[in-house]
Amino acid sequence: MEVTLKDVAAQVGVAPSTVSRALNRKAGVSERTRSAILATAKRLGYIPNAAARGLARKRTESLGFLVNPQQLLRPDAFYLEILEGVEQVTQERGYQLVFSTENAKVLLKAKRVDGLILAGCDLKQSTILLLKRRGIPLILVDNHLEFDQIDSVVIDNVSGAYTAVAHLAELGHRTIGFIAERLDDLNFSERFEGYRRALQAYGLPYDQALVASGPAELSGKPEDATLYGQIAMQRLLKLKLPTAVFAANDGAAAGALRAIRAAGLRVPEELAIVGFDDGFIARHTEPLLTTMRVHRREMGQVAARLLLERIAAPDQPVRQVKFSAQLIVRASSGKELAREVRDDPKLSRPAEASRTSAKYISLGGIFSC
Amino acid sequence: MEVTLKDVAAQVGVAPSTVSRALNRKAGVSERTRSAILATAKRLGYIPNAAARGLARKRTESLGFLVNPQQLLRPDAFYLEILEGVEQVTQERGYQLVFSTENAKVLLKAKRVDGLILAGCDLKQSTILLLKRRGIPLILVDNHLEFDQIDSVVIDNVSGAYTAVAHLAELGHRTIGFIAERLDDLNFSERFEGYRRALQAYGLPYDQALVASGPAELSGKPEDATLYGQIAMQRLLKLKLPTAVFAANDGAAAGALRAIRAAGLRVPEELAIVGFDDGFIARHTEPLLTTMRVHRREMGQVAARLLLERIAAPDQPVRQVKFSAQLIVRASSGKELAREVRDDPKLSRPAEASRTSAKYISLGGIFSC
DNA sequence: TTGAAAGCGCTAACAT
DNA sequence: ATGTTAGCGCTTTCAA
Repeated sequence: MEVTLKDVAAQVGVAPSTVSRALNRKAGVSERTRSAILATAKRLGYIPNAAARGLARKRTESLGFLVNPQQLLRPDAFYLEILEGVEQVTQERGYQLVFSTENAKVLLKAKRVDGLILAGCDLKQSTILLLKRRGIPLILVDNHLEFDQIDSVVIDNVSGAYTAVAHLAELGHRTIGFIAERLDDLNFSERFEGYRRALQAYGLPYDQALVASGPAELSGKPEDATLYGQIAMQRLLKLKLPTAVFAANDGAAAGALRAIRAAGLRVPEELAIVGFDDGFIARHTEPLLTTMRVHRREMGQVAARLLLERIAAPDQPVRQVKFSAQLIVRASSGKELAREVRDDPKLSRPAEASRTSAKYISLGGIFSC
Repeated sequence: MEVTLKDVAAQVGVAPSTVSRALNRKAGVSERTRSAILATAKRLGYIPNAAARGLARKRTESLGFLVNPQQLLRPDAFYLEILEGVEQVTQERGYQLVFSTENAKVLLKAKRVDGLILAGCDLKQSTILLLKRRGIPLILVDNHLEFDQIDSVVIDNVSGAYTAVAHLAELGHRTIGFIAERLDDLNFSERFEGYRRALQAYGLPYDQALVASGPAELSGKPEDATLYGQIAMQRLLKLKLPTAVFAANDGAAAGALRAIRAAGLRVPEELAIVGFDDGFIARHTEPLLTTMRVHRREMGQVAARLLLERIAAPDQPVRQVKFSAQLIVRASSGKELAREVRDDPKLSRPAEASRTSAKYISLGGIFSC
């Protein structure tokens, strides 16, 4: 049989409750007994029984991680890296990490965890709200709800996209296109917004012919991001030829590169391109992709910490942590354009580029982790 | 407060034990009371408390999934797809899936699960043996131990590689190279073995100059598989020019394609190539990659089932389920070589190509799931 | 077929 | 500082 707390108590010659106190570092145990208890516990190879502890404490000491299965298999392993960050924190805090793809029986799962990390913006809103109504501590990662106050960890898409487009503008580009596999995605629409703001800031006109996305009907396979990017780029090239393109993510950028190559254009000489995410693929395109780095691992860590804090203090105000993306310049955006293009008077610089340097921005002021 | 079994009992007007029996479909409850209990349980929204159940039953109703963090982030999402298969089965059976990367505190984790799925061959053998000695039900996926009898689910690498190389031989190739990011990997060494057997079967001489692998020192980053494949191919090209190459996995094949392109050779006309895994990348190389498909999802499902069976019957004989890989022909292996090459008398066909059609092969006979 | 009772291993309130 | 006691919510003998 397994070694129980009772066994340890018997060995040391104290009551079980004393052992419990000692093991949980609670006050009210003399240094002498505590060390004796710790020693014998170790010697006996005592490992606490999680079920019993959970039952007594009315907690499970475990966090759930819920993700849309489609998203999970994204080739860039986006949510995996988030998961890794989460795992690290749960590990440190002695919590279990219960993994689940978004299928039925959510509530059943939910009962078995102290809190739930909901990753990605493809989770059904009804699911989220159902969980919220049940009073289960929640945190959204790479997602947020407009009106329902739930803690969240998100990417600063608007300023990230702004930075990407500003980078192109600074290089001298004046006709900058935007492509995305689709536009009805939370992240992508925010990145589109950042694109527009940057155009505005640099005095470049918005031209709808410079914006394209993939087919309306989604295949559902996330790995088709590339294909959709390719189609979007083909469409864009038919409408108008930009000198640069900002793609809403790396997958789309990779697809775009194919379309561009098929069209016989050189990158970055004839067409520069910037992606978003800095996933695996960005270091494997030809040429290497300039992109906005998203700190996935850190997002996962922060999400886990926020959730644990929420569990500890359920009534604290709702928080949002926004991670800024970081410009990673590689070959695909190329060098400056020729002088004659750059010095065109129509290309004005913004008074002040709004580059967020703060890593964390909370809804109600500065937040630091 | 949560609805408990006691509440249901009180509502129906029976004893808690009866409710327990009814809910667990145990014999000895009249149809009348059972349906009454089920109805009120549903009406009250009763969800059993996992901790209490676990404590009483001395089981946790949860399985652990352990994977090397390096491997987890492989860009081809190999273990993720296995994880997905596992998740599906645990979900169906009402088990929790506890996720963990291979870090310390394994035993602590282990105590909280009924059994452990160990994915990948990069887990420390000492860890595996430690867990085994503790008597924790285990199953290895994409890994197996030579002498220590532990249930496992593996890929039939030898015959898979054989099939891949046979495919090239059938196309008329006579100088077929082999590359791998490294050779000290369980899977890769078995694939090398299959390569050699196919050469033998087709009467092609083994030539060490046709075999190359990446640098001995590993970077540790799994995403460098591509880079290592590239280096391996560069090395191979320096030694001897084959007309075809079998790469031990798709990542290496993708790297090889780069090296081949850099060398100015056309694929498949001048150099044909076949990979292994049929991961994401295989559908994203230029040209598309002929490869051996590995049924990752199914491997995960079978692993979970086997583990649950092992938990239910700890003393049954050890089993190994071997999944055969499936040849997926795409552009990179090309069409048949020209007739004059093909009809060379030195190219003899094997009497009988040993293609496994059986999907499952167990250690002790045919096994079917 | 059903109920009563004990107990799984731990925690926490109350005593001392 | 430590012990005693009473559960946490469920399962499982053992009786009836």
